[in-house]
Parts: sequence; structure tokens; C-alpha cells
Amino acid sequence: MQPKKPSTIRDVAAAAGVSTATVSKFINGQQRFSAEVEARMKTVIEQLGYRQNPLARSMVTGQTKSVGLAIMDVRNPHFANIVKGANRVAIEHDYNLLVVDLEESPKREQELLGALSRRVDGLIVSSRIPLETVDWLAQQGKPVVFFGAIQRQGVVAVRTDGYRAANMLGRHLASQGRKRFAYVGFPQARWNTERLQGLQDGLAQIGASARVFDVNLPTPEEGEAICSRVLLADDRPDAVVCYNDLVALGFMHEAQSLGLKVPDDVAVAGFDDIPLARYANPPLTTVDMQSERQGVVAMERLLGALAGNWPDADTLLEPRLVARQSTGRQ
Amino acid sequence: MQPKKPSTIRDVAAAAGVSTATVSKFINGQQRFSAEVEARMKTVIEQLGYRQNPLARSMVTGQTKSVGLAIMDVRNPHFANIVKGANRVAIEHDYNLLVVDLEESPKREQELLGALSRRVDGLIVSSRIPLETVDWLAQQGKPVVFFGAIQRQGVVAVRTDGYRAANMLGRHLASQGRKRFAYVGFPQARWNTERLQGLQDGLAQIGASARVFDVNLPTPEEGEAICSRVLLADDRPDAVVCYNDLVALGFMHEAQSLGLKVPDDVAVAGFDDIPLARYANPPLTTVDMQSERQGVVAMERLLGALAGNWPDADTLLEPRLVARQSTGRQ
DNA sequence: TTGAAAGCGCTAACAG
DNA sequence: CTGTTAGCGCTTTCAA
Repeated sequence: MQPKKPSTIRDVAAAAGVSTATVSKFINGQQRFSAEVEARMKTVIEQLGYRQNPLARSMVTGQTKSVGLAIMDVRNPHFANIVKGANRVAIEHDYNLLVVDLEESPKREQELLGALSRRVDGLIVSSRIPLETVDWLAQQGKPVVFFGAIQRQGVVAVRTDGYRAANMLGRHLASQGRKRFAYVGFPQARWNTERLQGLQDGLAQIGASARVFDVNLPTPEEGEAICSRVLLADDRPDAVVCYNDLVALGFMHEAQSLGLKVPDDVAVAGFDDIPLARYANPPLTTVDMQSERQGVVAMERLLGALAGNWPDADTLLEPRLVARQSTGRQ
Repeated sequence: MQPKKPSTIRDVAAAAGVSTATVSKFINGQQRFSAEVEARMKTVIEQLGYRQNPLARSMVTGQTKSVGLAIMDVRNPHFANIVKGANRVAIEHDYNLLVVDLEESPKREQELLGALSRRVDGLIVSSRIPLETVDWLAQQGKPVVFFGAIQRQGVVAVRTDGYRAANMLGRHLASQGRKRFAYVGFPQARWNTERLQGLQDGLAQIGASARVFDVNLPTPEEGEAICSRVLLADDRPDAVVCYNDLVALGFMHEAQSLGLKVPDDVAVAGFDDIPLARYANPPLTTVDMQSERQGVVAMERLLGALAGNWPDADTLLEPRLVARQSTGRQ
């Protein structure tokens, strides 16, 4: 831990016998200089190991070259995928990513987002925050892109069509001969409603509808915990759609522990198509919500906004049904 | 997107009829002023909605109040957990987290880490980067804490005892009556070696040893892909230890597709105890490597270093065997 | 208890 | 082609 003060642009300028302005323009590639001068600067820079201080640069340019990303829980593969996508695009464009995990609790979120907002050029934020915070963020004067379902004037969102996703799932289940349906939802999430609606509309075709249950968190533990309540009711459902794959996996596991066969006794499905869905036993039917793509697109749109294009329309991604054995024909 | 320039400390000072120095000291709580002056400043600050510009502050204090975290893949629950733990501690201490996902490829990692390094007060970095990059990082003059196995003079690491972890797994398997062992490793990882060694030593007790196979990435896909090669060999193993739970889950799935019963025909185990390990079918035996704790401790130690305590010893966390049905008695 | 002034390291006119 | 100068918004001596 030797202090070793980094050299400044002034050190370089002095050592190369030029002005700081020259050095600045040189390292930013904004202007060419005589071969001699350029060579001298190059050498000195290497010798001194000089590198720009991004903070000082930001101060004057007003650009931090970093963006904030606020998610509810990195542990949820849906969010991890968003981080993944956003990270890749950010790196490609030489932007840094300031990540904050809100831990599924809107407790300090305004404070955290506020602190973040001052350090970045723009923000990508989960739509699962209070509407007042959404509005407040929109007022902060920095571009914000939300991911997830959100209907609000003047805010831009990137999302995957949850209505269609659930609708497809509903019709799929119906086509497999299922008759009695349940939906295990997560009301805190903005898109819970559209998923439920899509499902109900899908089932309406065959004159059916789903009974609704709720979990408190989108986790396998919660799926496991609610399972018996769903399956031990009278007139047991023979098809259960869960808010996401994590809930579905927990649910399916517990159903099997309860002695039920999946898919024979009950079909189980989720949303997201997390990597492990394929490797469940039986493999889990789900809908690919394109989480990573959401991250990519959100970042692209944000960077676009920072570059001056600020189109106001939302981006709607198409979901893709991934039918696997957990909803096999009855 | 109204520009709406944020007000500066100068605006506040002017409006309150005091000097910027006074405002600065006031908002930083470094000094008390007459009730009258304080009241005026307070009012003005609220009216103007003034908030400090952290960049300007960093420029002069030399502290960014943010730390960098470099991981190989957020999608891997092991790393997601590290982010989780680090995030929590960072927030508690009012630090920001700059995350970079290296995407399992050491291609641009020095460049990325270099860019990161200038923007943060310290770094937490995966040990799975080239040793030369480790050394180079250590020279950068900023505190760095590594997580994962790494033996290098003068660098601090936080890790979980991989030798013990694998050793426990080996002895567990042996105690369950297993006889023929295989280890599916991931050589790129620094702790692959110690896990292998621990396993072999554990098996040596009963005079056995494990045949070694390698995957190219620590993913379920790779576990799936290598499965047949491992299980269709002569003298088929009756116990397979995989580099991590993801590989194990992929492997187990494929083993079952191949018609083998887990654990009757073959026991499967992994490392990390990812959340879904419990919900696999059968539930996966694994070793809890305390990923989240690693993130917590790494961040605590880094923040400690920034506060002046820079102890040189590594932190070694204890693994915990989590025996589940995938290695049930034969 | 308060303020004036000197920068932190860098870029951006504007001159030459 | 190259240099001078004036800040970005803030903290921090040092005086008053």
C-alpha cells in the first residue's frame, strides 16, 4: 500500500515541455500535433504511467460515463440476466455500471436512488418501486429507463409482454386437457396483474378461470410454502401457473413431496425461463421473458437518450413459450 | 427531460447571505453556527432542493465513496450471492458499488479493471484472473481484496476452505458406501486444485481415488454435456463430485435422462449450496461455501482498509456440508 | 462564529 | 500547431 500519487496532466505537460492543453487534446485524440511533440508526450505518458482522472474529467464535461442500475434482487436470475445484458452493452460503450440491489424492500429506495442519481448520467430502474418514486425520479433531470410493466406518462419502459406470455401459457395448458387452474401470483410486482389477466383471458376460451393465490416474495421457499394450500383445497387444481420459475420450482418440489405426480396429477409452469428450468425434474414449462434482452435494450435506449435520441415510446419485447414436461399432456 | 440545472453550493450561499465555506461546513456537520444562520441555510437548501455534487466533493477529498466489484458471471448464483453481500455492507456504509461482469473471459479484464480502479477507493475482485493482473492490481495503489483461492504475497483474500469442503464431501460419499469416484472439475478456477486435493485425500481413507474430468465453463450445460463421457466409461463411477452446483445439476439431469437412478446408481454432489439445490429432484447434496458471507467479509475488510486497518492475513471461512438425497446411502 | 481564497485535475474557448 | 486562461463545485486552511 504505497501511496504513490498518480501523476497529473500537469506532470506530463512539464516533463514533455508542452502545455496541459496540448496533452489534453492529445490523449483525447482531438487534435494532431507534430510528430516530435506527439512522440515526446507518448514517451512521458508511458514513463510516468499517466492515466486520466475520470472524476476531474467528469467535473468539467458534466458526463460521468456511468449509469446506475437498480434491481430488486440479484439472486433472482431474472434480475441477474438484466444486469448481464446491461453490463455487456455498457462495457461496449465504455460506460461503468453502478448497481444497487434494493433487496425487495422499498424501504430506503428513494434515498438510495437519490444518491445514485447524482453519480451517473442516467438510470435503469426496476418498475417495482412506488409510483411516487417513479415520478420523483422522472423529475430528477436525468434520463431514466424502467424495465417491467409500468404505465405512466412521460416515462420510458422496456418490458416483455406479460399479457401475451400468460395468455400463451393459459392456452397451452387448456390445449393439454387441463380443467382446473390456479395462479400463484406476486401482487407487489407491477406485471402481476397483466399476467393474471392474460391467463384468465386465455382460459376463458374453454370457459375456465384460475383461482388466485399470492406469495410474499418471488422465491422457491414461498412457492414451497403455499403449495399445500393450493393443492389440498377441494376440487384440486390440475394446473398451476406461478409468478415466476423460482416460485414454480419450489411449488413443484413440494407438490412432489406431497405425493403428487407432475405433470400427471398437476401441471406446473412459471415465467422467465431461468437457466435451471430446463434441468428441473421434470423440466419446467415456462415463458422466456427475455430478461437479458431487457437489460440490453434498456441500456441501449438509455445510452441513446444520453446521445440525444429520446424517443418516448415503450419497447415491448415478445415472450416465447417454452413447453416442457412439467405441463405434459394429461 | 428539462435540463433544470441543479443548484450549487454557491447558489445556497448567496441566497442565504453567507459564504460557501459556511454552507459546506454546515451540510457536512463539521461546525455549528448561530441559530439564525443555520435556520436560513436550512430553509434555502430546502427551497432550492440543493444536494451536494459528489464528484466535486470527491475531487477535493480524494475519496469517491465507491468500491469496484469484479466478478466472472452474475448469472452464477455463487457470484450473485457475493454481489448481494457486498451490496448490503456497502449500502450500510454509504458506499456505492461499481460492478463489472467479466463474462468468464479474461480478455479485456485488465483494461476493465484499470478503468474501474480510477473511479473507486478500492476493489473486490474474483481471484479467477491471471496472476499478472493480480500483481498489477496490487501495484495500483488502491486496496484490493480478492475472493477465492489465491496464494500471492501481499494480497489479501477472503475465501472458504475448499480443501476441507471437498474433503468432507469425499468422506461423506465414502461413508455412504460409494466405491468408484469421479471429479468433474473446472481447471480455470483457482480453487479447482484444492477441491480436487481435498477430495482425493478424503477418499484416500478408504483407499480410493477419483478419476478427473474437466468442463470448460461452470454451467449446467457443461455438466450435461460431459455426463455421458463420465458415466459410460468402463467401471462406471458410483459417485460424482462436480465443480459446483450448476454443473452438478446439469450432470444429474442428464444422468437421469440416460436412465440412471440418482442416488441409487450414482451419487451426485456439488459446491455452493445455491438456493435451487434444495429444490432439485432429488435434492442435491452440496457444500455451503458461504458465498454471501464472502461478499460481506470482503466488503468489510475493504472498508476497514479504507479506514486505515490493513491486516495482512487472509480470511478463511468454514464450509458446511449439506447432505441431501442425491448422495443417499447406496 | 464567519469568510476569502487557493486549489483538486481536467477541458474548452480563445489567442497566437 | 501550441499555449493561456478561466473555470467545473466543492473543501480547506488561514484570517478576521
